[in-house]
Amino acid sequence: MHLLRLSPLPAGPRGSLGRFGLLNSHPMSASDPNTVITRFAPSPTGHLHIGGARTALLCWAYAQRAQKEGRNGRFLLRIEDTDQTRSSESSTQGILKDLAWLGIDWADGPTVEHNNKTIGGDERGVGPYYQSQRLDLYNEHINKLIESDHAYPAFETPEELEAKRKVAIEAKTGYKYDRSALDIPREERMQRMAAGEPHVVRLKMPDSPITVHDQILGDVTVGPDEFDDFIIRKRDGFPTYHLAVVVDDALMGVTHVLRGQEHLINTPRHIAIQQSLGFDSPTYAHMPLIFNPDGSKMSKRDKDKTAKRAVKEAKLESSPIEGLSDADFAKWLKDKTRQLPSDQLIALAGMLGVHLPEIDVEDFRRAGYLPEALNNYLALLGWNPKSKNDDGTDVERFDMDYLASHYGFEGMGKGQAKFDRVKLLSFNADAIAQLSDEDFASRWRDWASSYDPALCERFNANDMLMLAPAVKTRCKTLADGRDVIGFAFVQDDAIEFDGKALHKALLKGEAKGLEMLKRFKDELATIDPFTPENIEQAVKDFCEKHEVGMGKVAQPIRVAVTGGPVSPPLGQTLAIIGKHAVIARIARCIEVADAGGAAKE
RNA sequence: GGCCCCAUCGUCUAGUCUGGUCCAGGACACCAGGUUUUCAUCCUGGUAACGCGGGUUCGAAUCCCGCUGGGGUCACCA
Repeated sequence: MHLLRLSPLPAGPRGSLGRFGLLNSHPMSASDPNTVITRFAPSPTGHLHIGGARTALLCWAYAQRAQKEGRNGRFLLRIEDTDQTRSSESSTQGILKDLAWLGIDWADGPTVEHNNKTIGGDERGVGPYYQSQRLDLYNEHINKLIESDHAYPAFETPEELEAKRKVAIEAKTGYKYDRSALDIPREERMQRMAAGEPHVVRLKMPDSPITVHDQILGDVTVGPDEFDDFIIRKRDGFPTYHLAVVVDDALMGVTHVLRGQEHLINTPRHIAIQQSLGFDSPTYAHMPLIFNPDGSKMSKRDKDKTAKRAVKEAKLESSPIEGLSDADFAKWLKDKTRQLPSDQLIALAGMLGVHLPEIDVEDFRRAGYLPEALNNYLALLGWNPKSKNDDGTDVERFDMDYLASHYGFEGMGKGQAKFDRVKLLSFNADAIAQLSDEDFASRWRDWASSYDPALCERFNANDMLMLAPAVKTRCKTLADGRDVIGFAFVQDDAIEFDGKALHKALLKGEAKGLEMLKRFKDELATIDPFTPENIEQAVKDFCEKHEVGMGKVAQPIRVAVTGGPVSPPLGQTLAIIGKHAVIARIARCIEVADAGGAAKE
């Protein structure tokens, strides 16, 4: 065996390894209790997943809290694009946009314009924030590791390793890299590497257990048998995630690493690199993962899965989507792992009338969720403020400011959580209902301008403001606000009257609703201007004059105008479609009722 | 399969560290009633959980062990 006792490099404090003099002048050591620097480091291989959003939110909140307490708190964003084949700039832009929309802003990182403000920047001079632009830094550290014998080049091809792995698995002995590269004399290894022979670089793992002091889970110790000498630089010259993350966190001064529990097993590897390089380890906190209510993983493929099921139920055999060939459609349908581009998937779902599960932040935005509700729910999934309201109930509804001043690891749960859309929906409905009419109208309009242009065409900003009080307590998302006023989208002469409702409201009982409707129709002309308040007043006056209850008058009108027994308060319902349409609809309803009534008798 | 993490109402959770005040509290959902011109909002009340088995103890949701169950991870992905 070629095991080496690990000892830190004589390089000194982490700051001195940076190429920026600034590093030394900042209090960014992990041991400085007055500094909290957290980071979110997504790999730009797709949209921002809701689980990623939660990680980002909590990292942000933790740094914010330090800042609010007068300490040095910063949240930074770094793009982990060391996988050249899967990363894309458009994904990066989407992620930045989604974070900004959620209200999660970063002090250091790529810049983006949002609401006339610039988010991000490089105030501390520790960028760039794209790992693909930091290769020289990684190589510098990898070279140090090789020189100090903490790492070594290895020349096996992926195929050779795959073969060995296969043998090991068949023999049911766990696979570990066998360190055969170390059988090559050191001199020769170095020469072959210098000569440009294709190789990877592996880290020599220590032969003693490594303990992670996790802030959520406590101490987690993993023995040396569980690790092999993993790769820190790939054949293509790019560092692997493990090396890059450690070097960047150190050079960027990250003090607290908050991430999903899937990284727990990686952490000992990171600690080993830190020790080999002489870096302090940041404080770690691994949070539980989020799952679907059925216990499955919340995956981007869930959307395709739902669509595929709907396609099969509808027995669709050819592609109904423009730009998607029948052949590709068939391939997609057959292959469980195949995904359709977002726009095609949405179009398909629209045609089939199915609701795709929201998985990415963008999905929730499209579905009409408010960022404040999403953030509130997300924060609560795994974190509990452990604080009571005045009425004795637990604090559950809070805003970003509350989160930013109260969030800490003490309140984190350890168990995996299921994502309950119904509860989220309730949070969203509450958040919507709490908006002022003005705020609701403007946010509804903003949403519709992107996702429901027809709504903006049918109603101008003033209309939407008038609609606000009626709609905001009747919708759970901005998207289903439209359903509340669906009757306004139907042509006056195309209303389909609900037979049961029509009979009950107009034809049944002593005081005939139909009679009331006929009389009320004649009074409509006098209501001016045709506002919700004036209409309500007119109906009240009418009821008093005829000495009947409101229900006797309101329901017939409601049915006449909307076709059914359910709608917002009458004043708003009538004002929405306007006097002319109301008269037309009532007239038509009277005709229908007269005919139906005659037929019945 | 090896290793690691986890385990309270259907779901998210409080309570567990510092055993008794917990025949287990809150929220969402659900059910019943009330307010209301319909619906929604709102208000009141209700159903509902300590995974199982052993210990320790006067006493265990709380401490220990085992089991079961869920999850993560075993890449030249991150």
